[in-house]
Amino acid sequence: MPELPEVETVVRTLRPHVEGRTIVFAEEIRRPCVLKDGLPLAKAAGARIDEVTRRGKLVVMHLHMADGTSGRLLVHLRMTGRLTAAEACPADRTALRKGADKYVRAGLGLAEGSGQTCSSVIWFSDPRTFGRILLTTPERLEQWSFWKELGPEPLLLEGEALYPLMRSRASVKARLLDQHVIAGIGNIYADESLFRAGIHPKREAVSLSREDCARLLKALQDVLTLSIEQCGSSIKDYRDADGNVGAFQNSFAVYSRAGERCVRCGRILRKEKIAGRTSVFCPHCQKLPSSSHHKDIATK
DNA sequence: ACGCGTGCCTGTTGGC
DNA sequence: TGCCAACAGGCACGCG
Repeated sequence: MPELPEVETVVRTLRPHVEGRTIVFAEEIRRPCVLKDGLPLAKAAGARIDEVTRRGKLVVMHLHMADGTSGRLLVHLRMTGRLTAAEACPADRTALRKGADKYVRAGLGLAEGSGQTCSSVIWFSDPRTFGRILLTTPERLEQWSFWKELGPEPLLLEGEALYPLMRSRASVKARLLDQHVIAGIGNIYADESLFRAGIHPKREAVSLSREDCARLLKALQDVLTLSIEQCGSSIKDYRDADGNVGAFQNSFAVYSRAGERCVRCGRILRKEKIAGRTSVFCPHCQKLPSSSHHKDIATK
């Protein structure tokens, strides 16, 4: 399930395949995945891809449209989406689709420079069909609610920046997963960062001290940075644009390790549904403040 | 306004 | 061995 480190890896591996190239065709293939609030995907034909960036879990292609205006092509991979580059001649469709799979839902044919001859393809495939593509203008993009309401990039936050974002009665886990609060965090990096910070996922976000928030931000940034260095986590579906797996799944301390031993204290890791998601944590290293502790504070 | 529960979607897994 | 419910989870949406 692509989260920030996986999307960052996709963007990095996609760049050499797309930047400076021109889109010669763009089409949906199996079932609709293009958001209706934008333009039909075919309108991307003739555009040059100047740059590929990431915002939260979104892949953002910066386009120089055929008519000279700017365009944006956004891809959200959601659960099982993949962007796969195939450096091959489009005449050989079998070879082209080899890099993708039977779940292909969209394709971008690319030409070198401003050429007309398709020499490579980017396939968007997605078995679970949750992934979405949006073709729009920079102006319309700023109006798109999901985009404009995205929280800050966690790797750009500093010091105590997390503290004001945690003034909520929701659980800290729900807060980390909320894309309006911080962009790009999913279940894996929420659980991993909470373990590293020694914070129980169910803890009320507003109960976190400034020190707790500083420690959590540090843990979150560490885990994201380490994962990016390892090219992300491949549980099952995730691959980069070249079809390669990541390696950070080998470094999980808690995610998918329920019933196994805590790497820190050796006790058994517990699984619980928190904020509607499976959460794994160490009941010893990540304690909830006890009610008696609250009482102590209140009577002081 | 905010927090929470549910549905979407399909391949995989585990229990009987 | 086969069947089927449960599960995976990001996000939109509706409810209280």
